[in-house]
Amino acid sequence: MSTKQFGKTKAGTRVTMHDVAARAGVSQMTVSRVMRDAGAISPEVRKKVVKAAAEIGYVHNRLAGGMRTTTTPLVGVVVPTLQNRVFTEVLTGISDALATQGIRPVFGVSEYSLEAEEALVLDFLSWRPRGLVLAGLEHTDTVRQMIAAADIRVSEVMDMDGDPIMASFGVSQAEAGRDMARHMLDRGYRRIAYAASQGGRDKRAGKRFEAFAAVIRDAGGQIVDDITAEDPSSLVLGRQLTGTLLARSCPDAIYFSNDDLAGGGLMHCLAEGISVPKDVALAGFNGLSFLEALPQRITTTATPRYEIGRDAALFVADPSRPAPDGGRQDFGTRLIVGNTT
Amino acid sequence: MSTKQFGKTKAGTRVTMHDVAARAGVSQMTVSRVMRDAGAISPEVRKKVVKAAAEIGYVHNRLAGGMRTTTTPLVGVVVPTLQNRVFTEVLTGISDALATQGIRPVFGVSEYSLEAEEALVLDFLSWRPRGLVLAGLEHTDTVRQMIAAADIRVSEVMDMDGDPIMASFGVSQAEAGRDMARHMLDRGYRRIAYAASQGGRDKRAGKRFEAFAAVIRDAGGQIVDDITAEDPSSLVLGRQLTGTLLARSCPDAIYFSNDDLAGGGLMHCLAEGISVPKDVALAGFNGLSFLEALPQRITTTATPRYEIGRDAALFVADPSRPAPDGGRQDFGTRLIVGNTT
DNA sequence: GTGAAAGCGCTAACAG
DNA sequence: CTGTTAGCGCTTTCAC
Repeated sequence: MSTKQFGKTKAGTRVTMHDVAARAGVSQMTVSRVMRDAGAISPEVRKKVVKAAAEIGYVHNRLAGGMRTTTTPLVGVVVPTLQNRVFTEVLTGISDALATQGIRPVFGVSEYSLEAEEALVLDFLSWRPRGLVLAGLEHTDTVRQMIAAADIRVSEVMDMDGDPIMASFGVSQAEAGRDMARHMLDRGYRRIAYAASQGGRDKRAGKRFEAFAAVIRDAGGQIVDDITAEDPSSLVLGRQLTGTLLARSCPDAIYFSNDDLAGGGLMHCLAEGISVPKDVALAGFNGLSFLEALPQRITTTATPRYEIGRDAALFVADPSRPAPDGGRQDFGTRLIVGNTT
Repeated sequence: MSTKQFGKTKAGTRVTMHDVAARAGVSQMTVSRVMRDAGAISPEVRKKVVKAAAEIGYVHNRLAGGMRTTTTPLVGVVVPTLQNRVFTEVLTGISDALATQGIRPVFGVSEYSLEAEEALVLDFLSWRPRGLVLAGLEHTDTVRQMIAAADIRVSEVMDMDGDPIMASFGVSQAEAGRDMARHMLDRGYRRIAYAASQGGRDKRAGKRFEAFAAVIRDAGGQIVDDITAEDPSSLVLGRQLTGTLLARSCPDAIYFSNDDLAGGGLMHCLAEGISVPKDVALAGFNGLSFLEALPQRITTTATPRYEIGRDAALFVADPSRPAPDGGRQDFGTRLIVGNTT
């Protein structure tokens, strides 16, 4: 019927469960049970209710429901940025997993600022969410207190090197850095430069590099240069940084904080006729799929971003799901040796 | 104080405005006014209330508030995918704009399915949101009815070729296609192939190509081949599709449905020693920044994605903001002529 | 500038 | 399997 209404009657008054109940000839409570798939409802009654609801365009009001139950099928998600594929892939995993549980993500971008994260968390809590998904293990004390008091589930994604609030899902950044360092040493590189972005606000990249540098130095190699741009990662930035590093410190290898930068490095070398890895070796981090399309395969570390997001979301969405052992689920990394090292 | 609590007392009972009011020595109503920055409050009273709230870790409950006002500072956002930079950039614009208005995005991914979009919209409405942001102009009838009945603001982003529900923000896909067609004709290309992804579910790309093809044919050129992969866009896919097209129909130019595919095309040519644009010309769509880092500048059409998301979000967030003239805000496109055509 | 009363629409708990 | 009762915590409205 073309006069179907959703959420309010023609007169502007809201359609409530009462209206549905009246039309279906049942009590309002029965409508509530049908809407939530709760309790046991006879098939005929259910059908009547569903029909009546559709006819008058009833839309379930979760505000009222959440008010009674003091929780909602919402999960707050804070990501540092949407400009980086890594986080959009994690977010896709989160979104997909939550969708299977009938839970909706409310999200915010922190721009790598813990203060911004704190403001977002406070805001999210005002919705009485089922839980939160945060990036990394670094948070303000206030965030920790708020979470403890709110008594909700929290997943921390991407980082494993530290103590989780409740459950962390990710990879050991330090381990990944050490693996790459050993690989570079194996290949004979000793004068290594490092290139990063985001003004060092990406703590995970920082941990990775520190562990990397320690192994290099222990083996007698040296970090001959180290550049961190303020801008977010991009191929263009990687190209610029590479030009700078090569010009000022002649490294025999460059370790980039991620694949975007490394890809830009390769583009620089391609454009300048610099032979890789003969003149300089290049390595990235993440194992993004775009690398497969480049003229040379860049050595990198693969991380299972979708799976991390998915499992982190399932932990907060489903209260019956146990926390991983020791509060940490390590997805592990895999060194992908290309032909740039 | 280290026993600060957020959202509930030690005993597990919730902290409410009453508790804050009692501690501050004012009425609960006054606390409500302070929390919402509403009405007129004397500075001293405000300070007392803020202090009391912080001390007992009070978290504003928007469920209760929204229940009374029958609307909430939430906006539902449906994007087709997060795998494509285009939508993450639109989403960034949306997220940034909403943040300035104190509004939170609740989001869902439709995977280019109108049915999935419908389910998401129905779910969003259960939160009594301020408004919705949807991608494109194609929606199910039910979605249109639900929106009409809910009496909320809706922005449609990315597409301008059709009638908006209320306000559309984007570019004319048809116009962009025609511009590119004229450019290719100018350059003398007549045997043109088209490569797309997502199994044709991206209606905007479809409109663009139809307009493109019409101009080409009118001028005596021909679309010699047309391939649409099921997979989402990526450099790797572009590389594959290009290999297929070149092998089976010898086009003198390939129009890709977006920059990822076009970039992959360039990679294929680079790897195979095919000279661009001498052997084959390549063109994409969107003007993504990664193109600037590639060895050759790919001809493409620039679209202001961040701005589209930002303005679309501001329209739904701020009821005082008028709809654009004719319900459409055309951000225009700009042909970027590189050296691949 | 501040307070009191009333009720938004739903669901937990219990009764039948 | 279905119905009744009693609020959840806030904001609207009106009074002072």
